[in-house]
Amino acid sequence: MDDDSHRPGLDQRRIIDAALQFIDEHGVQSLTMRRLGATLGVEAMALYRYVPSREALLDGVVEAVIEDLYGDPEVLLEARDGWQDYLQRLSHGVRRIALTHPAVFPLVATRPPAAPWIRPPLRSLRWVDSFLTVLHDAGFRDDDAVAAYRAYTSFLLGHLLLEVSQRGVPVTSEDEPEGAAADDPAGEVDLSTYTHLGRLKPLLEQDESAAEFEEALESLVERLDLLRRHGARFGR
Amino acid sequence: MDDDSHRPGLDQRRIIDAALQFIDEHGVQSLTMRRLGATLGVEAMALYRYVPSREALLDGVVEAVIEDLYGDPEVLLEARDGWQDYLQRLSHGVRRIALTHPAVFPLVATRPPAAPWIRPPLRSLRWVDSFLTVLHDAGFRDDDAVAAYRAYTSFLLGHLLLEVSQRGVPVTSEDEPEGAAADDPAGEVDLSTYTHLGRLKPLLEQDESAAEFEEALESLVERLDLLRRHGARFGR
DNA sequence: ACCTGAACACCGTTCAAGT
DNA sequence: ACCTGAACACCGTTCAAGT
Repeated sequence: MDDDSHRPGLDQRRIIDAALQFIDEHGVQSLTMRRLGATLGVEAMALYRYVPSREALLDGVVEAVIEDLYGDPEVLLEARDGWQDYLQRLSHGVRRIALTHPAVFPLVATRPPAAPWIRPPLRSLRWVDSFLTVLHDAGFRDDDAVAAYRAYTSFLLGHLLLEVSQRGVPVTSEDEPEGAAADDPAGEVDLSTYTHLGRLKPLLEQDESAAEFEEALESLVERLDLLRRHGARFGR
Repeated sequence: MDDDSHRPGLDQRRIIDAALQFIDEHGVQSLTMRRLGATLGVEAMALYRYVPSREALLDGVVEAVIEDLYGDPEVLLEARDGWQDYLQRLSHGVRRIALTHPAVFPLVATRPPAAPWIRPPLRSLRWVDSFLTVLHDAGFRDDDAVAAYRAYTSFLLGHLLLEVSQRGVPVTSEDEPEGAAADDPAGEVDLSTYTHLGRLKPLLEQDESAAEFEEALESLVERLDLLRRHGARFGR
């Protein structure tokens, strides 16, 4: 259909965007330089003029996805209504990204960061600085702000990775006609040998991700507020 | 040295153990069927009699690592001293696994689970049932126990994935002589354009993982205790 | 019964050659 | 300046053939 939206000539940006779209549709595993080239109407070898390697391309995709946060009007305006509001908006912005690109989020979570303290899922100096600035201005001491940053990234990563994984990344292994593996056979295990699993299965299968995200975020913010007001409880 | 501890003939268990050791030493990326075969003194093709595919082998490695928890004397005896004590021991058991096999833990975190509700990092019906049983016996209502299970897995996954990532999985890309990439060049970014990063960098570089893990675990247990005593705050 | 050799259909990546 | 063809050194996986 839109096979000729690809004409305007190659470009690192266009390649990364195409890779992102390809991963959204077919998963990371299916992304090969040859297939991506075909998507752009070009041989694989042409990509290497703009991208040093497949690994670097994946890093570029992760970076582009996080970069999208800057364009999110819900997240902008850093501390519009206090640091709690900022954390809420930032969290929901990252969550929107995770849900929009579920196949990419595991990469956001696990690609080795540029420095050990640039923690996923924020992954960028600009967001880390933004986070620390807001907390600083809200009266957090330096060490408390850093502790809050660590606690916050852990919370966000754990919740979103599990939400995305629970939603089931389409592991469309190319040969499957896009729906063959819909009902996973592993769900059919015999639960009668377990104490409570049989009874709890219906509850376990419910998707309460959104509510749980809100609740965990609320709880984290409360915990950070304690930190702000009283300092680290186990400080040394 | 111990090149001839490999004689006793192939075996699915031996292959998975060898794969685990290989990943611990060289990373997941480096694991190929041919190299793993060489490790076992055999051609790659011989492995396919015991393992259906490389993907299945990785699943087997993840399962084996989680299975190790059953052999951990610190974790056994489920509710020896109450559910809080159980959660503490289980958490530390999983953390020991993560730190022992840092290159495997991202797989534990991101491999698609058998069913959506068998959440990483527990990943096994037996552990899920164990968890729910202990909470049930401690007086948690069914829906609260499930909510606790979800909150707990999120916490554990987020913290351990970031701890392992921060510790820097050796991305020994085979050609690098096992130490060339020790000091990552990306740490040398210019921070002067940021508001607080320059000042906070020393704090950000400190590794407080252990203390933060304890504190976050403590906080989670407190939150779960509220759940147990008063039920879900936002129940519907 | 268990392993191997050879082969197939792919990879990522390099580079001289084309336009 | 930008892309391609051909090639290299690998992959995962299959299967007939060896022992």
